[in-house]
Amino acid sequence: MNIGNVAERSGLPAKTIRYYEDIGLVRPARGTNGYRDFASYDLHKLAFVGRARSLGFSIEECRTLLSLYEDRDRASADVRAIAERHLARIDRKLAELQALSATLRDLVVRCHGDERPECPIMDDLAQAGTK
Amino acid sequence: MNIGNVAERSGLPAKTIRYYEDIGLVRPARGTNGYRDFASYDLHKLAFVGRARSLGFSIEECRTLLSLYEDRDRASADVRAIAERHLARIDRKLAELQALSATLRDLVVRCHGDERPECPIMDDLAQAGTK
DNA sequence: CCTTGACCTTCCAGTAACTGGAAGCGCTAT
DNA sequence: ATAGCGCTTCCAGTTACTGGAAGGTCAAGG
Repeated sequence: MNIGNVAERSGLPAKTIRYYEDIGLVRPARGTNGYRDFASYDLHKLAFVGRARSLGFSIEECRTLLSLYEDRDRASADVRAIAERHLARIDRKLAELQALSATLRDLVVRCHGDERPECPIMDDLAQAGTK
Repeated sequence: MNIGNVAERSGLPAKTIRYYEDIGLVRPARGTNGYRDFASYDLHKLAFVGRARSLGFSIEECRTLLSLYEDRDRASADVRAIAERHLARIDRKLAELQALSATLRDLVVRCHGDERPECPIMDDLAQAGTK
């Protein structure tokens, strides 16, 4: 199967698939013409990675997940450990963004947003402490 | 004022301050020895940028905010427009992360996390559609 | 047989915003 | 004088791609 076909079926851009080969996530065969020749096995791995990426796992985590994926006998605890770490990271980021959103919303609400120069947003930015 | 001093007062690493000069956010004077010589004016700009960055504004937005900051007569509407766009972006990201967190949490909860290979997390990843 | 156009190849560069490190000065104190 | 810290510049690496150029391949139509 050619790369365009795989791209369509996996939902990943061809460029990205070539990149994934570069960094060793997949190792498709090559035809006599030099074209990559993907087995359905490769297609599944790529779709797997695509899904993991869409869940926010890093490439390195995807690499680990792939190796666990290919090990039919690995313990589910190994997989869960990765997911848990990732979840914790997401929740930290979430809390951070929530605080940010609240701060910004407050500033925006308090700003008249008219032709006058008075602006609580600017005041807040300018008020940054310079010990 | 030397860069180390400015770094301490502004809370920004010296490396970052040099980078900010590189990209034209500040233009400190130079002493005869080649050392950067920051005025309190530069220090305030850097602290301003540091605060804006910590609120998640991009460097380009910081550049715009700085120019508005230096224009005592700009309309508060201009500032608010930037903040509003940024807030919208944050809220989109927030919604995305919330969905992600829910999905992952569900998967993690359903995974036994023991020595057995059965794993709903893996099942979900592997189940990615390959049209 | 030739051409056209879609598809494939590699390689180089750029993105955002720094960060680390090397090599080499300047400054201050002992 | 020398030790040691602070300053300088420059180069490279980070993350995960993405865009584009230059050129080879393949199938279809004339």
